[in-house]
Amino acid sequence: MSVASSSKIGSEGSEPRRSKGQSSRDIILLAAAKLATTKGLNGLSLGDLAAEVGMSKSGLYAHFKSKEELELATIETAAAIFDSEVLQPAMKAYKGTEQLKVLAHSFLSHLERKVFPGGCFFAAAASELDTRPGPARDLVVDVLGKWLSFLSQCIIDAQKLGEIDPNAEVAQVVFEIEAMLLAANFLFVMMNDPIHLTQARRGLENVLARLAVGVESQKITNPLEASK
Amino acid sequence: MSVASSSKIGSEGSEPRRSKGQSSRDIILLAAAKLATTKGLNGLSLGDLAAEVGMSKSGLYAHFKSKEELELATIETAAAIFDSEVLQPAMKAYKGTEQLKVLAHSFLSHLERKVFPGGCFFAAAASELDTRPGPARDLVVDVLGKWLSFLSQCIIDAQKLGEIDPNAEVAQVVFEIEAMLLAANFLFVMMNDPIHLTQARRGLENVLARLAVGVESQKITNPLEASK
DNA sequence: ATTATCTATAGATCTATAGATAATGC
DNA sequence: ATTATCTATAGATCTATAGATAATGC
Repeated sequence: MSVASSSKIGSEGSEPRRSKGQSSRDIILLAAAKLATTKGLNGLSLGDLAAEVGMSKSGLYAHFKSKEELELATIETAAAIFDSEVLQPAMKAYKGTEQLKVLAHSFLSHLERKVFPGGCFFAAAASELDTRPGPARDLVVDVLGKWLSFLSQCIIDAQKLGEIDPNAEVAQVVFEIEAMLLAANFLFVMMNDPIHLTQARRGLENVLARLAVGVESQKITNPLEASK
Repeated sequence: MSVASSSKIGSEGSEPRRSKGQSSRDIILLAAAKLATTKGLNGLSLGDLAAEVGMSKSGLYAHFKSKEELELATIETAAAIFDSEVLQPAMKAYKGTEQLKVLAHSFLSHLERKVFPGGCFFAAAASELDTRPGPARDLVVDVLGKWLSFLSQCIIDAQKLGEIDPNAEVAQVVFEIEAMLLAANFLFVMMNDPIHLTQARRGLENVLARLAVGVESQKITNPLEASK
């Protein structure tokens, strides 16, 4: 079950398949998801979007009843892209720290490849919507929650596998890993320097190294006891 | 020399002091800085702001020639607030890790006290402006750069004082500390749960603990040698 | 899907005026 | 006291553009 499992791009329940219409709708939503990371969900006007995809404004209304519906569909599309670009590669990986590293790598890779020109869609959307209640914010909170749960599960698996300290507080570890990835996004997008992606990878390594079995947080244990 | 040293609120060069006018301008800018963290710099309309401060739209134009001028003045005001709320407390502290901790504490405190209702003004502004070139973005990049330099200087001082590993890569440490503070802002504003402020404090402690003299990154040293 | 069109609202400008202050006259 | 002037603001209004709708074409 993926984070974005609820959003099938372009499918609208019981409507007949419009092969042309669907692809048109998808083209619009892909452009909308990308544009939203630079102009903001709010700053994205129908005129901008229409120009971007080479349609008239009213052409968009053939696909979306209102700006809000477009906004929600855009977030769902972004979730689907995030799912295929970032989450799916990690779903195939072996559980625990391995999965965590693959997840972090695919996240940083999707930044580097500029899948969204403005960096992580959900970091941008969360920043924009954090204090604006409504269905759009709810959707973003939902995706973010599932993302954090995934990170959490990786840590728990790593503990079960004996890869990291079983006494480590999971929420704290998740926070620190999320911090590295958020900072990578923030600084990489702002400064446009891939050094920050490297720093995030090293930061993640540092967090995991601290938790390596036998090295308890803030304590220096005897290396001889580290094997169990 | 403070980050916001260039912005004296309300002072306009050689003009005579308008005691009433100054306070009016300051009231507008304070409201603008706060509103911008929830509505966004772009989403902040003159009408909203006028309503917020109980003036007419045209009343605002007596103080600012254009939306852009208001926007720039708003960022400068936010820099001045950030300076007095976050940087100044740290300027008085003893250098090195002590100063770093005071700085982190005052930053997290300004989040907790909701000095800006939408969290850190500059995190929000950076997210919004990161891909929108112009004088507003330049101003934000400038403040961010000075902030990172300050963090950097704290690390360098801590190394000189023998508090942390002199071989640690300063930029990497700055990245990890900035990561904790950014994540605290992001998650605290989004989830409205102070647990994330606590997690950031612990995260910072964890980073510093790893760098404590005698405990080199990624190695397990003999505890007997850790004292020096 | 387009063209034409509607309504609401944004930024912006202009003119008028209230309240205060300064300069002047008696 | 009187007149002139200044400062800060409001109300009316302009233009541009946003979201949205209706009529129409392919």
